Amino acid sequence: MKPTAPVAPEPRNFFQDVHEVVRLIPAGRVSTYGTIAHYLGARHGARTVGYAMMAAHTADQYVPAHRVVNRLGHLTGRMHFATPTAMQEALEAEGVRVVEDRVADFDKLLWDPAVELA
DNA sequence: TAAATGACTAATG
DNA sequence: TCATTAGCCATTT
Repeated sequence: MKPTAPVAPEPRNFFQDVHEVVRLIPAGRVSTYGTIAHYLGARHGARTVGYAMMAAHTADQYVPAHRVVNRLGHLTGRMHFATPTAMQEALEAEGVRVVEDRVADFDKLLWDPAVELA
């Protein structure tokens, strides 16, 4: 054992920021990886945001990752949930209609932190 | 230390 | 218009 290296199971600042923004997403609304990435100053960091969602499972607080979809409104990350339908059910429970793994009226439900938090 | 992977997006042919 | 390539950031091997 090497007690000299207290491993940190928690993500970096970037992930913390992503988790914080995702928690700000109101119920019944959805956001995208690119939007969050852009809000954090990393336009092309969408992939990192997606990775942060996967790490959201390790976050101290609950992160409504089901409210985050790709730019097309497609539930790309549903397979990472407890069950393949957990993401869709969570969205529908909040009033978001999901049709064929896609968010209905995605453009209207899109929550942009750069605008909502302006 | 370096290379590969990934819940993405934008640009180019 | 569709398909392919490149870029970004962090984690994992």
